[in-house]
Amino acid sequence: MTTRTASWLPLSPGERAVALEVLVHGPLSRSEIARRLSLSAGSLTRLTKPLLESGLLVEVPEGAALAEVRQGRPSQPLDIVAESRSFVGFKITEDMVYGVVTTLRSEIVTRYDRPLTTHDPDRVADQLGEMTAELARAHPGLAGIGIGVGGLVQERAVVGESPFLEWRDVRLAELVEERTGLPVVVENDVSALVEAETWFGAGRGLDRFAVLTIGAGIGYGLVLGGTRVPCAEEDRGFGRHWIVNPNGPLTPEGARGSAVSLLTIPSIRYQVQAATGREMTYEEILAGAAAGEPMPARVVDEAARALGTLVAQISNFAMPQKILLAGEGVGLMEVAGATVEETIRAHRHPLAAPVHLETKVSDFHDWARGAAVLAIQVLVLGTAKA
Amino acid sequence: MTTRTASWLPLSPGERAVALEVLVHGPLSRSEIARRLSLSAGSLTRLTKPLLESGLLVEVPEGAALAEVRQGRPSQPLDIVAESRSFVGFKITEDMVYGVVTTLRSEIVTRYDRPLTTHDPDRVADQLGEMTAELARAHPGLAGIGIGVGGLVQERAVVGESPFLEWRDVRLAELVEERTGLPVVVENDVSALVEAETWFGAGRGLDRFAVLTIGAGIGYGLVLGGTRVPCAEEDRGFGRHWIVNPNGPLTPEGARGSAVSLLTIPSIRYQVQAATGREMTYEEILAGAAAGEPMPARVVDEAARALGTLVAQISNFAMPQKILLAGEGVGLMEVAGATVEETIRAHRHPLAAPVHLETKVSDFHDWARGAAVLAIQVLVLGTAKA
DNA sequence: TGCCGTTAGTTCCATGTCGAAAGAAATCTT
DNA sequence: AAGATTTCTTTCGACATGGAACTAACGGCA
Repeated sequence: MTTRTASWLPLSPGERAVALEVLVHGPLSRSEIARRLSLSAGSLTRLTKPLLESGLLVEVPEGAALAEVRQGRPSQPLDIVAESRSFVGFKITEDMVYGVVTTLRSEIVTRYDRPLTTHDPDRVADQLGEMTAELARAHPGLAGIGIGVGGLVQERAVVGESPFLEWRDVRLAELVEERTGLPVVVENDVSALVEAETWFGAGRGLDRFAVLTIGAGIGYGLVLGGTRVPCAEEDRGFGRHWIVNPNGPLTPEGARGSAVSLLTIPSIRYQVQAATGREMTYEEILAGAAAGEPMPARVVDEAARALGTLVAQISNFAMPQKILLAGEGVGLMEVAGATVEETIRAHRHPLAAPVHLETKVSDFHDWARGAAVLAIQVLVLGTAKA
Repeated sequence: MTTRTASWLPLSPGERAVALEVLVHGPLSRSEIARRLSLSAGSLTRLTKPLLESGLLVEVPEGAALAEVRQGRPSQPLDIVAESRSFVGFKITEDMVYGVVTTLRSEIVTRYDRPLTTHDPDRVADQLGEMTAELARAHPGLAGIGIGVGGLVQERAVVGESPFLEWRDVRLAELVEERTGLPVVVENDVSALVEAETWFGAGRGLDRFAVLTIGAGIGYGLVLGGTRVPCAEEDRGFGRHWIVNPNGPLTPEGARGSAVSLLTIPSIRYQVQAATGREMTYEEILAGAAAGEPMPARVVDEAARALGTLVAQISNFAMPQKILLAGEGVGLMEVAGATVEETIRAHRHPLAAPVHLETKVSDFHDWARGAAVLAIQVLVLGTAKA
């Protein structure tokens, strides 16, 4: 627990670029890396040598992967030793802490959750410390901790404001560093998920990429040139003022007809409950809509149209190469995907590039994994700043 | 006319970065450039020397500009010799060719327009050649030509499709190069305007920047990281499928309630004409709205709301640091700017960064100037590719 | 089987860029 | 007039880079 790893510094910028390329884009031969980074073959020999000696990279057997029949000397792929470092990611919700351990490549190795019984900052930090200690037993090589919190996070270290925890200016990174001796990064949960998908998920290798999450609230993130665009409102919840349909429903949260009132799980449940008097779970509503029950079907249909409109607007104005729909509320796509697609088409120029839409139902461990990716980034890039 | 200037190559990447910084950001001292480009003072002495010797940069008297009282050796600002090169920009419309000559810094020096009496590609190229020859008499040092055309332009050289000229696959750059001996860049007019504003206008120095033009049609351009995002539909006209208000008017162009049917000059005139039976010019409609005439006021009000909604959506999803409203149809802002602002606020999170909105009424010479900037870019960057 | 073409990777060196440090220049302060 | 301060220049060592020549490992072909 005192393994304080000060990033894999010292790496020269060139070495770091090579390591990053291999980390994100899987096993690559030296000549392939040379092509991707526009470097000479000679430079690659030079840059990879210290990385191989330090054990961060290994030469892997060509074998399975590329079955192309080419002549000439076979290439020698290099790969990151993903297991050489482990990372912890936590997602804090009102009543639970979800934890994961991941490899360098952000594959989840272990899950470990515990109820959160207090919101006192020191007690929460204690609990995170204990959970880390527990995880460290099975994974001795922990290199860093990432923590995702809903709310405003500053400097990747301080929780400026979190309504559900009732925190203001809690120096969470510091508190957990004291207890674990590991470098800690704290970030807004949506931002963390976006970063994770950019490095290792749907947005890997893309220049422009957007993420829209639907769950208890709406989340949105835009990545340009491989970097997430920061924005002022990101930590206070999106979509309350995205008026999708001025004639839409009025719900407790969000303006009339806003994305929040049309799409979030609580709003959909509220609408069905208000219309039918029945308390139904989100899954029951989706099932009911699929089975043709009138009210669930109407609400789900309206939500699907709203989602299609939103996706089209994002495509039209932000022009991402890909949009990822994530969160607990994207089950909507399975039931009403056709309506969404149709609405997107209606709001797009017929000659415009088709929207590349990817759907990924995510649970709380995916959010925790997103936080772990931040710790990976710190190690790789050598800085906690965004 | 045979001065074929093959860009200001040969410049090293470092020299080019310095030249570009001075070109775009005005007179700068060596130490200031060093700070901006994160280079050492020594490097700046080295990099500026050949630029000064070649006559591209000059040392200018400190004088007027910064009246700060500082001690120490006064700085020695360097400036581009903006007049050392001249550029021609053309904007081709259905019945006119608008021409300008600009300096290296894209200041318009001369305007020269001529009616377009034919759409035959060779005859049009002839006319452009004649106009260039005419302009070259007063400006011997022409270094390049930029041409802006409404329609699809490929490779910055070929007009793939232009409905109003009835062109398909016209190698316009080649035709004009043959006649003038100068390097020629052809680009979609909206794209050219966006590039111009990015380098020398409202978007100067910004990382994320959006342009929305309103005129005969709608134009949109997004600049990220200093580079314009290309998109498939840009050359076929935007906004026909941006449904802003599903209950909006139905006009000859655009889907019901689309940006085109709510905002373009022809659609606004159509709506007023359909409701009142009177043919009114755009200016008359704006004046009428300001004076309280019911129908013009209603149409203008609805347009203002649509514009506000669009701007808010662009802000919400593309997150630019600034949005420029340009074109012949932004007179709307003078009459109904308050409604626009109000609508933007209604569609934005109260804590979100305020939208930085700039309005610039532009005429056809501004479009021609945009085209000239492309020629400047080619000279400076040494490539015609986007 | 052995030669050749091809591609991958290595070694070595010339080149060019960079930053650090020290010095020169130009101005203001005291 | 001396010192402080900032700008700019010069010099020099460090170092990343690309290119050339070379070795390595494979398939194709006679």
